[in-house]
Amino acid sequence: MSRPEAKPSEKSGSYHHGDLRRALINAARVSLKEKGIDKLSLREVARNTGVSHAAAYHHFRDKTSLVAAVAVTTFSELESVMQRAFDEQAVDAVARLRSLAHTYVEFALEHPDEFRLMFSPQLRDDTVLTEVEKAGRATYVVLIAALSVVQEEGRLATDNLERAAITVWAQVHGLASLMLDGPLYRNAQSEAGREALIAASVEGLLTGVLNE
Amino acid sequence: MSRPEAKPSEKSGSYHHGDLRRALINAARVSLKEKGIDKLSLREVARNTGVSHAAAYHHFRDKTSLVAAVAVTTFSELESVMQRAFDEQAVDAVARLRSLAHTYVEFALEHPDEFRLMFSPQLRDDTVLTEVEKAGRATYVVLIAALSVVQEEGRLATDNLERAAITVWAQVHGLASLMLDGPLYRNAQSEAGREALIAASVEGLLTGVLNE
DNA sequence: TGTACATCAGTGAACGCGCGTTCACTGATGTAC
DNA sequence: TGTACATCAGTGAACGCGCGTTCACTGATGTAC
Repeated sequence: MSRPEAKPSEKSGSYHHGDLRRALINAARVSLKEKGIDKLSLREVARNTGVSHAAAYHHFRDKTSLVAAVAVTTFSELESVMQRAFDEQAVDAVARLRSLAHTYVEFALEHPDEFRLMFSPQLRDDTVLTEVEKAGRATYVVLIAALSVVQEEGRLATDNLERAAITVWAQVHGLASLMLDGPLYRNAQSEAGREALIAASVEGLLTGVLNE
Repeated sequence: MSRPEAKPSEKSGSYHHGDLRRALINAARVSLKEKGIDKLSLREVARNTGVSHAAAYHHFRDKTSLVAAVAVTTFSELESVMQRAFDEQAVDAVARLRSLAHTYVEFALEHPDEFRLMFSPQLRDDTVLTEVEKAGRATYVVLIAALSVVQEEGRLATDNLERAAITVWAQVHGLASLMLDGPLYRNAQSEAGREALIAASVEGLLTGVLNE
């Protein structure tokens, strides 16, 4: 019944929680992993945090607002994972871009329901749209940065950076979606299958479909 | 209260419905348009068909099975729309491929919640996975056909048809997703914005990100 | 052609469920003097 | 340092809701003879 997860940050044993907001977001992410996005409920999240569900309303206007906070958190994590992939891969700009693309898809496969949540239609609601967009844009910036290095090295096929960025994002996002919830689902069940799909898709993206 | 939608196909005024299965699928699609995928309920679908909700269980094992039937129907519609786009556009193989890509994205934008449903995680359930996969594969075949014509004309950048197909599908699917539920949402609010995004993405796809 | 009967496709009531949200409340905390 | 008090962050009960699913049933339909 009582979970030990109510970690009272500074003052131990305190009545007040310390950082319930963050704790709820974390519990929501755990719940996503365990039950999936369809089963995500504010009540269960509160339950797993060891707190009454009414308490959540001191930190979030409503359920959508909690979901938005989870999305923002996850976007920011994706951003830093991508930034790290970009920084660590130092061979050349193209290798860095490739690494970024792989990282995006792998992130989605490792956190399927968090990924689904980040792109859930309910986040297009006016009350949260702005903050979620901001988080998405920060992730986009990493991609743009990687592409402009490619451009500086004169390897970009177009001078339209925006266009290249859209193409890359659509490609990795589409591949991840098709592997998680689409016709590539079965092919993505084995590690080898996943690798092959990602490699094929990324090479196809970089090379293009047509010749000359 | 009582809707006139219970159309008794052959025998008018008959007690039995005639084709309740099809009527339920259609009602589900209307409901998707009106309320969105989050609000889709078997009870409401039955209500809008003018039938008790228990009646639906004579045609579908459970709600997932109804959802799967909707997905299959919509896949088949997408397939025929794509086939038509391919047939009508006769300039050359590349123009046909381009037309196919545009059609996919436009279909998604015109039927957002049906599109979301076709790729809903709940369809990965064992009881329906096989039939949904089959429907998806039929759509895939149209794409493969278009690509092999491009290949015959010697315009394909790779001899790996599979790879090209995955790249194309991932691209159009990803773009549609980002426009419906992702960071391209705002850019996709105007007709001009939509056109620009689709054109950019498709050109980027055909050309590739890197030069030479 | 008429009749008996099995089967089929509906009905309506009920079960049990968990959800999001609100409310009046209370105990803990921090602060002004 | 001690005390009064406002504010804050919890609690627990309640509201109302619609959902998926099951059940015993009944009227309609099609078929064998």
